[in-house]
Amino acid sequence: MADVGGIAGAQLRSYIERVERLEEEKAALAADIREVFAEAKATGFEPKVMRQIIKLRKLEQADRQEQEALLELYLAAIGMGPEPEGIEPPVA
Amino acid sequence: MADVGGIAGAQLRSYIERVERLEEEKAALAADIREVFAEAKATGFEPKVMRQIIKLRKLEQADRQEQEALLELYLAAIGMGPEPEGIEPPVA
Amino acid sequence: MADVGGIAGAQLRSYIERVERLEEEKAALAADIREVFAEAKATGFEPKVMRQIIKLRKLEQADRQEQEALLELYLAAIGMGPEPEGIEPPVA
Amino acid sequence: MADVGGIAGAQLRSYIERVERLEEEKAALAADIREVFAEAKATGFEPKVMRQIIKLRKLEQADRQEQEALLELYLAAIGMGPEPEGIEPPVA
DNA sequence: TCCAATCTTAA
DNA sequence: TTAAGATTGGA
Repeated sequence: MADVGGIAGAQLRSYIERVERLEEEKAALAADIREVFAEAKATGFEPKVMRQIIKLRKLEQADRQEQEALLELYLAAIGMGPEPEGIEPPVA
Repeated sequence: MADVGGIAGAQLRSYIERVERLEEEKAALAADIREVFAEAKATGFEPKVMRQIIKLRKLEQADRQEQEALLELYLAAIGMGPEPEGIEPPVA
Repeated sequence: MADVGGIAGAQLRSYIERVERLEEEKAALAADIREVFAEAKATGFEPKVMRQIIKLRKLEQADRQEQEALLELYLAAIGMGPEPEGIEPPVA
Repeated sequence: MADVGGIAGAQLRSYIERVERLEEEKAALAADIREVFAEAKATGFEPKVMRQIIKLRKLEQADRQEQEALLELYLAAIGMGPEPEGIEPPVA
């Protein structure tokens, strides 16, 4: 960072502003989510229950992904793993 | 929840899916942020320091906003507050 | 903490030492776990696969617990929640 | 893993259950630690500060151990190292 | 050694 | 209750 105030500074500022912009968008989404819960609540759905359902669905999805990862590991362990990306398997 | 499987169920599902979609977008933004840090790091900027700077700037911004809120309060107190949102100021 | 060096100091030191002892035990357990993995690996089991299995089992257990929590919430939502602890339900 | 359901399976299960048991104990210790902090907090000590102190002490301990390691190295370098572990020093 | 994730705490 | 920070484990 010898170039204080020069190119390096401009570049750093650019990175920081990019992050800040993304964080703003993230905060906006968080606000949107809160709004959906509020709307649902106004319609008579308990946010607490909704959150529980969402959590459960996420867990189930994670389950599925773990199952697949495990399967792949097993396949790899017995020498049936996937070919390295971008390399065609030899056509015997 | 007397309406199991009926309208209420469809509506609940709709709310839940909206939340899940928003959470996915939020996760995507988090990934984007990580990417920016990674890119910056590859260019020679320490993510750790960058985070500190961002935090600092956020604090300063909060300060400013507090200042502005205070200013507005004072203005309102002396009868110079802003018009309520959505209402056009009288065109004398 | 007006009593610097006096009773309060002794008490604080006691708390801190209790935590430190517990953390030592925790570190010892972590070392034990690493050992088991090492031993298993020496016997021909892939730690990676083992970890995946353990993770999956944990997820499944979490699933079950979430299911139960959700059920309880639903029951509560329709006014069939559990009686307060320690109070016998009226025997009609 | 040709021995599905046989000896190898039993052995793998045993390893996994050992790890799970150890992880449970570890979780229990983590809970104990939380309890101590809670108790200390109820007595008026800030957990935040306590954590800082503990961290500091750990660092100092690491320092000391480094010092000792260095000392041992020096001693070894001048032929005054400790006897190898598990071997009784000759009783002259 | 660094990154990712989990967990915990502070707002 | 959510978001940030710290800690821990894995690659």
